[in-house]
Amino acid sequence: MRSLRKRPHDGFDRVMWPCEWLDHFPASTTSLRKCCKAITKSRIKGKYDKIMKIVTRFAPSPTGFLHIGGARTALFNWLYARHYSGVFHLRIEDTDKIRSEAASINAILNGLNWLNILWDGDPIFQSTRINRHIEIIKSLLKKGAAYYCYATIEELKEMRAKGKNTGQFIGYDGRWRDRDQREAPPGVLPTIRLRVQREGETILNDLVQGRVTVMNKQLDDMILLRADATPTYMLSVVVDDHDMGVTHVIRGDDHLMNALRQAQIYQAMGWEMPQFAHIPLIHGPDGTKLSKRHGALGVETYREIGFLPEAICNYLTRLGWSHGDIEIFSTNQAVTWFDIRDVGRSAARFDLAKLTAINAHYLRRMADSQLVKLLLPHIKTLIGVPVDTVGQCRLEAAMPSLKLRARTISELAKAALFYVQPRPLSLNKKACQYLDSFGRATLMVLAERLAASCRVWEAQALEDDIRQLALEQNLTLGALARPLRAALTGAVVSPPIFEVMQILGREESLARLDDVLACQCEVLSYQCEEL
RNA sequence: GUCCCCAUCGUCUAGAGGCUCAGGACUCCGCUCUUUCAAGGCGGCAACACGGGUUCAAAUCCCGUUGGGGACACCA
Repeated sequence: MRSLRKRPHDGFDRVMWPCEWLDHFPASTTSLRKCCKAITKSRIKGKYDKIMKIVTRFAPSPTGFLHIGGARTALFNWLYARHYSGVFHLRIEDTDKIRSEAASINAILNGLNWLNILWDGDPIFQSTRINRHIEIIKSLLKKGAAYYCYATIEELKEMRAKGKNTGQFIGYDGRWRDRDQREAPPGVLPTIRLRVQREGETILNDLVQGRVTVMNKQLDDMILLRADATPTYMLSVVVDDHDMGVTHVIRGDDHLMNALRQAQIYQAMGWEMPQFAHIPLIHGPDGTKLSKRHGALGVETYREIGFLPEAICNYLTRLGWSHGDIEIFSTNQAVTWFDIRDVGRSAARFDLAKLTAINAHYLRRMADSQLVKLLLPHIKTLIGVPVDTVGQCRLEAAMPSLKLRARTISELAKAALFYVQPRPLSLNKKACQYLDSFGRATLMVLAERLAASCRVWEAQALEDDIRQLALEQNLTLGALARPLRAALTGAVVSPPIFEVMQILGREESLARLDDVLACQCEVLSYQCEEL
């Protein structure tokens, strides 16, 4: 349940709320809330287009892979921009050169590409904009909105410790706020801090979290320029968002407090603030912020495991956002339906089981030929050699059945392996158990019958034949199918065995039976131990 | 510790004061189909954190409590 009372209606209330919209309201006692719902998006959208172009951005710092939380933030920004025919930018926040890595940048770019979250224009590297950031800091200094601070690291540590002990103030105490620079200690390189307002409160009308208020005395004078003359994130992000014309900042809830602090920079510069939407974080199974500690993986790892990008996007979009009861939707549907107002306010736990279930759905819907393409690298890894043309044909023919039995590409690869493994097939332990002396005797009869059979090698005909044989031998079909499956697939679980025979073909099927029959019991059991 | 945010089945969620002794999805458990395993079909278990208000009527609005999370760097 979410309350609209505290939430701004959307990003545009300041532009056209409420007088223009009131014309659309029915002249009844129906509440304002219901009217908001009643106005169709298309009508609103027509107005948006005339009034303002939506600009969103995803701004990761390249300090690691693109994780699942980052991917969702990117996705929400992308969806929002696309929904309103706006612009979605990618900005790499690489101002901390020590922690930024080229490999991370690649991982982020590749991850977004794979998920088909495509940004407009070239990625913007924050590090290339340092001169502009410094220019703004100088201008703040000139306005008296910023000042030099000569406090040492040790002093700052002391302040924090004192704050915690007294349970009062936390952070910088403003000791250089009004002090004469001529008192500067020799040899200390200064930082530049923002002169944050002391009185009153700062209010943020967040599109997701609603109205958030904080007393200004809770905000200390944050550093804009480090002692090494590099700008901090807090400053850069504001300058870049402003210069890029970002209208909507959609980011993780962990930035909520930053928005309050950044508001002071916007104010000091006299810039209009963008709309903020702080989306709830994704939590691990234990309910805390998803992190490496939970074994959180980069999106490329999900790719390697065999998840489909459509499935990941579907799952991630549905995490914290909903459109009624609809669970499965296409990207186009998501773009049509997505709006920040439908994003929930509470954190969601990452549930691999549900992701896997959604992946299974997309896997089944995917074209067989396309699946084979995705499957080949996985199988190559398993058998060590590329799959030949015959193998590829078998895989494609088998795909309709195989894909019902797998939820990820790697599961699919394991299930499909027996189709392309070279003879003699290795058998797993359970399969060996079905090939005891009784099983082998049964198989012998079966092999003779199949070898002598003149009928076409086709699933239905084979099934008819073997059912007939079962009748003659006074056996159940299962009693024949079990050793047959063991010998042909090396396992006790497989797609329907007559279909398997058809796809393997007469020659290969009979050869696999011969392999087992030619093999001594001791060898079989030896094989089992190996497995 | 201080500040901020959050609260419906185990998980993701529907819910806009009366259509709801709360619906869907995942998970789990039955049954069915069946040559195995799946898939499919049918069914089941399972939630409005608590306490006060407001109202004819509260999961829904207000206040408080409790619980959970996040932020408190010369990181981003």
